[in-house]
Amino acid sequence: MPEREFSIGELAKRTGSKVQTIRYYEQIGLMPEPLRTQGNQRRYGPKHLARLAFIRHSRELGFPLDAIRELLSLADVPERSCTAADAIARRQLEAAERRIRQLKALKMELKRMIAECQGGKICECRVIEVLADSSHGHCLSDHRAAEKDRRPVPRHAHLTA
Amino acid sequence: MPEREFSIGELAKRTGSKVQTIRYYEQIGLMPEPLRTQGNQRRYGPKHLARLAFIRHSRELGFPLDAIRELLSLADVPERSCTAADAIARRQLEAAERRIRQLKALKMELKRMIAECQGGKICECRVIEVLADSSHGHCLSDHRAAEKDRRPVPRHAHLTA
DNA sequence: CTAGAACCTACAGTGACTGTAGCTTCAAGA
DNA sequence: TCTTGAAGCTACAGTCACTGTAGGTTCTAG
Repeated sequence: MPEREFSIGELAKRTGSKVQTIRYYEQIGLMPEPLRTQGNQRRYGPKHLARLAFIRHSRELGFPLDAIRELLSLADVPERSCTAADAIARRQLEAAERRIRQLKALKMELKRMIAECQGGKICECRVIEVLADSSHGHCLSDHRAAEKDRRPVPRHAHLTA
Repeated sequence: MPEREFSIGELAKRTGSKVQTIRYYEQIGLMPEPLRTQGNQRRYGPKHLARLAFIRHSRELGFPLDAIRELLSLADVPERSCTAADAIARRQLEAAERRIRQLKALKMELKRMIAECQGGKICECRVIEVLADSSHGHCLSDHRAAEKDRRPVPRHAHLTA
């Protein structure tokens, strides 16, 4: 079975990550150091694949690396710490719900703006007004809630296309 | 009316931003250079307040600074750019909708995870298994879609508390 | 055997801030 | 008027989670 060991490029392809990212995870101790070939190239097995898949999936779901590290530590010692995992999941759920509420508010404003622009003429870009007015009545986003957990916004959310 | 000019600290307080952040926005050209006192301290007026409020609110909604810059440029020249505004708004709307879809998928996974943990006992914690399995049938998040727009995940989403 | 793809290390750059050091200025009270 | 301490100033380093580049080495298919 020559399929049991594969290169970093293979691993990257199979998990949808980048080669650089894998090396980075190794560097920060999120991925274990793999075996090397004579020529010093990394060789991975199914365990590495599973672990990286776990990490990537968690990242896609918005977990920061610290939380993933925590989760992985639970995986490494699977007995007795369900409550910890549960707490993490609950925190993530709350954050996701908050974010969804904010984005829905944004969506509505954008729709309204597009509708108003549709009319043609000179656009009264109400989005700008709306966004400028921090105390507007029709915005559903919960500024206060966001403020409470002291992480006012995903630092780098890249909503633009 | 002595209320018409205020310090950077005041501005920060009124918009819920940090002093450093305001200076940073000035540095990257997102905020205009304000007047200074004899002693070289910044003095702001209501226009600055409005602009910063706009920026902060947009950031809270997840817009990256580039998008905000674009939006602001429209606000600065409100006439004649209706189509441009419309295009931007549409792009943002799409992005927001995509993001909402992803977050809803996340939400459901987390809920299921929590529900499964609910069983309690020692450890039927499927949380990790669920996330580790990249080819699981019950995951609704659209990996492929996420991959398509080449921004696999908010780089630094900090959904954790 | 050779071309070129994929690998290696090491380090710089990104976005959007945040923190620190070491000064100067301002506002209020004695 | 003087003084004290908060708030301001500049300049630069650090953060997270990568991403990119330079310059060299190794692997593999023809």
